[in-house]
Amino acid sequence: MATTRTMNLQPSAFERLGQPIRRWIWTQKWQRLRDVQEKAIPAVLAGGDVVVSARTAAGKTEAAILPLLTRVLGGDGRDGFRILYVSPLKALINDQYRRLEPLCEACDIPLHKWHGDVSADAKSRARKNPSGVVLITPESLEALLVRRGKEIRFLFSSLEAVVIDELHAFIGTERGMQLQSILNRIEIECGRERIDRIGLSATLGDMGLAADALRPGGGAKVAVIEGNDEGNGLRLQIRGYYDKDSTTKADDGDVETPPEEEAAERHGIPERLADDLFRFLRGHRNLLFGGSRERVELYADRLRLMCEENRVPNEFFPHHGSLSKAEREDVEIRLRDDPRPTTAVATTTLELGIDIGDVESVAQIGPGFSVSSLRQRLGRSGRRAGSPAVMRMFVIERNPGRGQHPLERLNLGLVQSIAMIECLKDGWCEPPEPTGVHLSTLLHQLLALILQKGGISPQAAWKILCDRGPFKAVDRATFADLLRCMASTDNKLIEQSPEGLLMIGEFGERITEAHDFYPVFFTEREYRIMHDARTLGTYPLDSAIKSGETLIFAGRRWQVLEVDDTTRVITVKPTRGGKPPRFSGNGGGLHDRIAEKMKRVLEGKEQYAYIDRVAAEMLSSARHCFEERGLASRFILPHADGALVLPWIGTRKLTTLALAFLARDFRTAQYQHSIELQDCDPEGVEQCLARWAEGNVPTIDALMTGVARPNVARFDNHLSWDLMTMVTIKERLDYESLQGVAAGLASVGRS
DNA sequence: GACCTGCTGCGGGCTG
Repeated sequence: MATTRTMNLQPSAFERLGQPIRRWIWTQKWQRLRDVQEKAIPAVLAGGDVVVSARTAAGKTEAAILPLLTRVLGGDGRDGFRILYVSPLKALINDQYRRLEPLCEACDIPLHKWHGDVSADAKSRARKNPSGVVLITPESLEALLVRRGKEIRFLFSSLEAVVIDELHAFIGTERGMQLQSILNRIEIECGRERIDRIGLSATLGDMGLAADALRPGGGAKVAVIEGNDEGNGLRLQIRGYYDKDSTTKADDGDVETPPEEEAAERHGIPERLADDLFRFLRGHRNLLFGGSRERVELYADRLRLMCEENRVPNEFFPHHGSLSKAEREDVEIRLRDDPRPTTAVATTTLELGIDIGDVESVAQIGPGFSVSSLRQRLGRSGRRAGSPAVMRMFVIERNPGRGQHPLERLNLGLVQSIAMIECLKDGWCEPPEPTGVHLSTLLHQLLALILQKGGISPQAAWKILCDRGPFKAVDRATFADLLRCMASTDNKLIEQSPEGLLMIGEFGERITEAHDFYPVFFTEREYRIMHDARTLGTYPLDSAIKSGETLIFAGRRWQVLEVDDTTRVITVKPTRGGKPPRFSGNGGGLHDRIAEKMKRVLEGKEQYAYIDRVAAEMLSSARHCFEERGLASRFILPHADGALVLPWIGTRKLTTLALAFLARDFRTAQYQHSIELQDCDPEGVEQCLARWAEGNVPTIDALMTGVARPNVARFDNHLSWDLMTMVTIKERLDYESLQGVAAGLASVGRS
């Protein structure tokens, strides 16, 4: 077919855009507007709140910005910023600034970027002459409100709209609560009933929840635009590996294993898996998701060594949050602009919208933690016309042997992988968690609001933050408890003036004057790892490391020269040995639906075309064990000197159940998808469950005493025991479910 | 059994 320069654009959307914007689209030689843009343009031009959802790189930014710039062009040119564009990452702001600069220039609309790396001078100029579009992080916006409370009206009164990029990254998080609260504070300060909000989001299981996250309490009025998300199809495989290759390793007693190879084997990468990864990935452009920073380092190191052994240049590079910006950018730029084959071995750092172009395939070690992240990862490949998304999941299970723990015989990693793929094929993914009380962030917002206003009455604060704002789950009584707690002699975060206004207290000043006041998420202090003058990344303070030790980091091997505890710097030099780095972290959560699906995979007969021979063998042996033990109708197994409870429920319910056993003095361990109870009589367990089923469950306080680490969010350490209990019960456990879960387990156990 | 994110304002000293 002859190529044509004729634009194939539906007149309705395109022709409604401003003249300079249409001209700019012409110069870009776009053949047509994308599906999501066609749909979003009329909705955004009409005004009101809109969620625009589509996969990464489907043109969501333009879908919002083109009609918004049209609205600005048609406006009366008032002073003040006209579009506020909030983004979760500095890197995304820099990407967007590059992309939007020519467009804004063509429209003669100023464009500002505003985050911690932007010069104070540029920010001060934008502040004194506010106009056009400003790209900003939530934390910089918070700083602006806190330090320049009196200028808010001048800066933001003429806003056409607020755009929230990567809305899904904010939903259900402390940072998302902060952003909602900030936007509400701006609306109130500017005397605006509502400033239009446009949320840009990945496709979620339930877009209604995304709409409510965009406008808390007003989600029903939000227009939801979903882009046509059909890709080029999906090629998928799950591959199984045994942790020790018995055929080559079992009887080689007189053969000396090279120490390095032995080390790698100890680190849990089976030979056959390493060989397959190398064979599938080398020579192409891929992402390999390792699951943790430690595993990312191990796999990147192993694959780099294999390149050395095969005398080919290395093309495997690690990418995670503890690596320095420079180290990460090298990998991103190589993926985006360099024709050489490259595999980034990454954690979730490469799931968000950072521009790395299209990759040929995505690989993953183990099942991962959620279907929604699986979906995000898939979207990184198969974007070029005609090429499908390619995903390989590599699952490691224990080699079958005598005396094996029953849970190991169920090959739950493989079963979970299949369950997650099945959920993905059903079109399901985890909906955002319903909003909790978020008292840590409410405490932060109260301090911020006092600073912004220079003092405020308790009633006015509750109205702004809880009644009209996003902390709707907090009633007046709880708010009063929080105020008393903040004012207590232990905390001294706030005090009350003779006129009754809330003011910042003695210790509150220390917190609010520090430059790290603006973020609401918790971060631990870390050492910097330095080689010559280059910072490789950061290392947790609590992972003791001494000079002389060796370390794998940034995909290479190092010897520690010096640990300086005052400047918190670790200096290193290259070496050959190396042990994997240790990072700390919080456990994750698995959704109920995946646990239920796992049970169905085990009790079913279905054969899955996308699993390889070894994985099929593992599934068949797992199903055999499941049937042999009668697990379809039994949830409690005698095991060792106690019992094993296998209830097939998600992490929150499982943790709650485990805490209930602990409260009844069982020796309790939560392990994989089960609870192990030691030194007890299985019949006693059943009797206990039966009592709970009748409603005699342990009290909330009894459960709380077993919570190992109640403080999770940044300001939790300032909360009273009662408030902390409330947060834990509403956000981290599922106390309400306990009776029902016990009833389900007890009734089948008895039949 | 995990991952990720962010950061003001001011004053002093120096350079062109």
